[in-house]
Amino acid sequence: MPTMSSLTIGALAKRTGVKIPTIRYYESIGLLPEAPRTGSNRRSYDDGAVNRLRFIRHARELGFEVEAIRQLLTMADDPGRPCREADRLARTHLAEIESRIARLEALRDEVRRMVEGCAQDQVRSCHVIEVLADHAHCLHDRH
Amino acid sequence: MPTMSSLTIGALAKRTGVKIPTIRYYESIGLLPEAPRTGSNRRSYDDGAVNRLRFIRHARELGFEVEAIRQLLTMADDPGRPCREADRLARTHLAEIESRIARLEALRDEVRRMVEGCAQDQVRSCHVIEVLADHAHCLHDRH
DNA sequence: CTAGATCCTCCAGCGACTGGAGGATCAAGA
DNA sequence: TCTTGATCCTCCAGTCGCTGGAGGATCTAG
Repeated sequence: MPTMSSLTIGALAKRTGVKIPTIRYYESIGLLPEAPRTGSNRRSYDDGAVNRLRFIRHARELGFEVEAIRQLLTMADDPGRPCREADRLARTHLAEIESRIARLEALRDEVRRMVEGCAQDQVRSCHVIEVLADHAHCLHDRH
Repeated sequence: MPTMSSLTIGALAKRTGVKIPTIRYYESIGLLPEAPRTGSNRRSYDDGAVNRLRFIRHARELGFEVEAIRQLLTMADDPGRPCREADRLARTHLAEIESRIARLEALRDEVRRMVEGCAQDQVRSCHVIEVLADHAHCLHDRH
């Protein structure tokens, strides 16, 4: 039962998997509130900070940008409000992910074609170089 | 027949779709050779530069990092050498792309689940916020 | 001749960290 | 009690691949 525990920044880092400089960075940009200090000026954290940092980390891992996370945190801090905003944010993000996947798949096909065409012989006849040198070899126009 | 044309940096930018500061940046990091200058100190380019810059742009769009492009350019400049290196580079890159796609797909599923679970009601019961706050809601451990 | 477009260099900033220098403080063992 | 090593602090600079602005020179068209 970790209830009235007070953590150093190092302990917080270990618990959340977020590096120490990154925690300080989050504080500096206002994603984390300024941590209260001990007599010797060291930051001390409670379980609330652990949760907040985990939230941030998780959202970052899911690819949300810091600005989006800032908004999500504001919403999470105010549980009575309608969550349409959170939903919209997540949907926008989903669309972005889907478009990234599509572009990467086009890319993959291109590079695959490149690799498969290479006779492993000499640069003179290397499909990789050829494709890079001339966009006309590409199946896609998107890039 | 564009043969003995000499281009300003602006014209080169238009032809290749690469912005002027970016061209200068590529020169500064040695991806492009130092352009010869006119009497009034302006860079002037020939068709070789157009091709080289297109090569770079294309490779960047395919997601190659600048260091990889540097190597590819060295290879492209020396067509007699075996192309095993180019092939290896492209294969490494392919593997990276495939792993990125896989990770993004896991992500997409997660965010989709998040969005679909949202009752559009209040933050209190918002699946989006909930999922972000607690990784245990996730299907994947990878993140 | 003049106005506006284009060029030059230098420098600072983006996002999201990451790491090092140089110094203070803590916790544990001898 | 002393000392050693771990941990903390702040500040600053660097990463990557650009991007854009300031301030000034030069070109081109009318």
